[in-house]
Amino acid sequence: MSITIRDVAKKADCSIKTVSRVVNEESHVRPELRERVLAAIRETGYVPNISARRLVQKRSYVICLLLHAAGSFQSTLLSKVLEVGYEGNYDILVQTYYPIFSRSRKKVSDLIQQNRIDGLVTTPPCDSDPFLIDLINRSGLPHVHIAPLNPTGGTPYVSAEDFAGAYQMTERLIMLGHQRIGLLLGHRNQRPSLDRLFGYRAALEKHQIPINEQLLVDSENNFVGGSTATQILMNLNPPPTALFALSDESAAGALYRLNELGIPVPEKVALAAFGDLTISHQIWPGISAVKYPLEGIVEQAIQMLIALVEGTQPTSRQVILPTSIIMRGST
Amino acid sequence: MSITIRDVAKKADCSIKTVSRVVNEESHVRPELRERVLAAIRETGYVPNISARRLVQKRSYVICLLLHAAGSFQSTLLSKVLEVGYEGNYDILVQTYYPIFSRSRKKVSDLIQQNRIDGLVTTPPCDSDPFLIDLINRSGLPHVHIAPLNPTGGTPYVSAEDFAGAYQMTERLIMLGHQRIGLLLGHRNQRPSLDRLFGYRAALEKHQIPINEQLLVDSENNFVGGSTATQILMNLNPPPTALFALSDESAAGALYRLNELGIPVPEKVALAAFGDLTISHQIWPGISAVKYPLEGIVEQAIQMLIALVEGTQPTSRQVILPTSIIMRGST
DNA sequence: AAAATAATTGACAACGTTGTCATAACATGC
DNA sequence: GCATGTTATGACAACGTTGTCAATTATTTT
Repeated sequence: MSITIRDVAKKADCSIKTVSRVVNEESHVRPELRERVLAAIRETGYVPNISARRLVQKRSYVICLLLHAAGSFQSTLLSKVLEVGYEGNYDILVQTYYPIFSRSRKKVSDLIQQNRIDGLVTTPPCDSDPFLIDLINRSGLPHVHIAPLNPTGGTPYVSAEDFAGAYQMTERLIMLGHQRIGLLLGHRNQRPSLDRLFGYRAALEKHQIPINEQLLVDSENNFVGGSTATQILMNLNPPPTALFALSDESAAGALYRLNELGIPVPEKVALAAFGDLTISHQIWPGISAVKYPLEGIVEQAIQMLIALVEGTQPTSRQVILPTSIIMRGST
Repeated sequence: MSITIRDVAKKADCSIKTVSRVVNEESHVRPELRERVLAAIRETGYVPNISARRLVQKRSYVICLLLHAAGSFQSTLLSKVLEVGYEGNYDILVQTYYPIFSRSRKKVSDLIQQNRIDGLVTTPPCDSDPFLIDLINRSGLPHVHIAPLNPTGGTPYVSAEDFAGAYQMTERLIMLGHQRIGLLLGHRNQRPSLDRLFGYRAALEKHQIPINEQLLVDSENNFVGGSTATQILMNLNPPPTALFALSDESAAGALYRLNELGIPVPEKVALAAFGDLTISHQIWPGISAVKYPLEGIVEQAIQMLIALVEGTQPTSRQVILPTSIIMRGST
């Protein structure tokens, strides 16, 4: 039924191997014959069968992306993964991974053992699951972390300048006259949150502002966490004059709670965020943010992974991209 | 290097075909021999090579999801697709599809021709690209539309009660005393927008409120479109007392513009939306919305697709799910 | 002009499964 | 005990590609 390499060979009056050479752009084919083969391919509409190629080459041309949750971060990430993977001629298989479920671990294990994927990208918080990491490491499958919470071990990763970003934003807030800056920080045992906290501290120290531990509130990096932490911070006496949320979602939660409390932004309290996903500029007032270079991170990560898969030496195994500051109405 | 069916056969002292039968749970194997084979499989750690199986069976156990953009709608959708696909033992291959680019058409065409996928799900607005639809139809590949903009032809689809949802929300607004309700409608040539418009008209007619064409503004179903349309509507004299945005994103845009104009919501203008994705309840005030049953839609669609792939008769080829109304602070 | 080298081409095996068919072993009915 | 039917098993081809290696032809060198 379907058109195979044999049909093309017959039409072009040559061997199947020659057709294979033309298709794979190998050398050692006379231009004239090459043209004849290309014409035959056009006429027949031949497309190589990937399953056969995979079988003989023991490669799948598939990259697996492990995601934990569904959100703005993930969807931006995915869309960039698809774009870069596409350029490199890889299909993208998306798989959810919930560290608690042994089912998802089994699934990933099968994917690896059956040679169904050539490489694997993990996104936060998957990189913090030791079982998963161990599984991947033992398999020897190429893999790369995107923005790991826990960049330990030798796994290559791409991340951002958390320290510098937080430092710069904090300094901006100080320049605007703020001395009491509340920090909605994530988990202190996660590297990015910790680095951002250090950046915040460093900026305060530089400007000789004493650090008030009351202004540092641990919170979940999501809408509810941000909302709760804001309540705690605004109950202080005196309350902070600025809030710095270490994630987008918590910034959105903060703004919501401030609105509920009837506290005008930025008149009474300024608000800044680390992240800059869609929601930051789709709510009023726009939230000043440390722009997280997610698309750049993904691009580098996928290219790094493809390099690993194809055996070419990647230029480096740890890449840290710079952040930038975008000021909007909330400060 | 890797363990094949031959290794297992040697260990269990039988033919490879027998091992194949055991692996695929076919009948005609003596219990005693079956046990021996199972033991051999355990000992060797054998896992069937999927590429070989795919080659010979011309099946991939992969479902392709075509997405156009990255957003809240898409990420909710994806995460449900992964969940349901997972239950059915299918891998999910995600592919972006931009109707304008012939590249993406080529990519989809390759996926189909190379037997890399068993079935295909399209999401809006991919279903409106006649080239794509024609391509899929000619290939005979099982496929299903999710919430199509253009449900023509015989393609099975799953969608929601657009008419009823808009009718109910409009009626609610009328009950709240609104007579001048501005409508931010999408494209009039798209079925869901049109049905929602009809629902809106029907509710007004029912309550004997004359329809004012000035209050119907065509707009893109996104943030900017909503913002622009709101400006036009609020310039009317007198302006509407309520706005009904036919998508989430345009509602967010509307709220942003109202904030910019200093018009308080809901005091001066009420705002309602059709959709209810994340942003609706993460902005202040929460936006009253017609809840779009996206997860249910996806679930039905994937199950329908799997039924088509596996040849079992799907229960029905067109499914329409009911909507519900959630009132929040914006009305 | 002969020899050496390089480029071009094809025959055939291999990849690891499943499907087809033939055969062997066993059970059943008379 | 024989014919018949059923169950169990295996030999071998097929799937459509790429890799290996040998054979042929063109090009360069001596």
